[in-house]
Amino acid sequence: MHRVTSSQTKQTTRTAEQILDVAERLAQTRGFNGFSYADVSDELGITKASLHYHFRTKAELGRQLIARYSLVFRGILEEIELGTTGEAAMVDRYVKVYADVLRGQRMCLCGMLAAEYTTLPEAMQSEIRRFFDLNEEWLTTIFERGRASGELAFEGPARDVANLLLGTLEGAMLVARSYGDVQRFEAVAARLVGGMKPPLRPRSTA
Amino acid sequence: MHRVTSSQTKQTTRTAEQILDVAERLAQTRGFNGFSYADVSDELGITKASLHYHFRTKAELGRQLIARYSLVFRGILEEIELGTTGEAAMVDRYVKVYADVLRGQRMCLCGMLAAEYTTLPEAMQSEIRRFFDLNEEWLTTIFERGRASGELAFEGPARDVANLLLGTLEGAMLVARSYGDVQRFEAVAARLVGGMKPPLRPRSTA
DNA sequence: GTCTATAGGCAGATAGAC
DNA sequence: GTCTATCTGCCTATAGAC
Repeated sequence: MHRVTSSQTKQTTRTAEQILDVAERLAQTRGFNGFSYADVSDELGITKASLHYHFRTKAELGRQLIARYSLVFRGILEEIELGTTGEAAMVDRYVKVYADVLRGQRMCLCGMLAAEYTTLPEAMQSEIRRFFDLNEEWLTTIFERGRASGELAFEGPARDVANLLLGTLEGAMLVARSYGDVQRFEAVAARLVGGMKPPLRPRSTA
Repeated sequence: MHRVTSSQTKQTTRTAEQILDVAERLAQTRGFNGFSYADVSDELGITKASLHYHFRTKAELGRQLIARYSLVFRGILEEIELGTTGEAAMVDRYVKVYADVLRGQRMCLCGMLAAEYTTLPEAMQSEIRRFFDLNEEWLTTIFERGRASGELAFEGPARDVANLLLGTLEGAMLVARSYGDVQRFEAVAARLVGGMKPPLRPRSTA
């Protein structure tokens, strides 16, 4: 076990995956500083010592948490890109990913960790930035392509629009969750995205 | 001491104010779960026991932290409203308040606490919502007035635009702080606010 | 109002048996 | 891989002297 298959990702066992699942949910609801090894081990019916066997330190658990999250997210983005027609629809699906996370009573893992940023070990901090970079890159590509095809309309660098959308989704999630109101998030997202669709849409549903 | 002057606000002593100052900065940088009484007392050169004299529990400290923050914020909003000409300029100043917080290496207190929301006592949760409500109300008023005067241009309910701006500022702050990059925040804010200014501005500088 | 002293609990982490 | 047992340290909070 614990054989390194790449520089960042490990060959995890089934128990390790279960630990990550529970820790991920707790981190997304309570924050990384808001749960303990005891919380995770209690829920899985194992001891804290066993947990330390799979993840030597909490910092290491945290780092792998983000690494796995980013990997899954990357897969989702690829699926959206390959399985969707039209950049406007891709953006809609991207927004829906965030809405679904919120519907599950969770925050985006990295939005959550960004709040605790200064208290986290450097290894986790860089993984968080990588996650944001990943989102920024993907969105920038989609926006550039969308403007070229006429599916999307906006002024200035696509990268700026990408940062606006990413920031808005993270913040709107944060606020909406305080009210337990997913609709509040959806209204904000729809307004922002709606402003990027041209009056006459080439190949959209309307 | 500790005489109640209103339902929420207490007549605080000078020491109590100093405690709130330090706790506020720590909460804005590390989160409410990211600092302890020891952190505050060490910095002020007093003991933890003294701290408990001024704030019986950490939950009570937290509640008063938000109450004071909201009070100060309300004063800032009033100052902006009374001391600024034109709703577009008011929005610009509102955004600048957030930018200045970020420049001081801090997050918005309530944006920070919103991330820890589920771990906080109910008294703090309701104070956080009140802060967001305060911002939403003020922005809604400004947007409505701005549209009526022709200073601002947007479609749909002013309240929706208010929620969009609030969410975006909180989220953009969160992300920008992870990069230690205030400009990243300013670019996002400028793009959003820029989209609400009409092509021909009645009384703005341009 | 501030102190010393301490309670009681939980945190992350380790040693070593099975 | 999982366990029991334990360590050390920090946490919030209180009692009571000054």
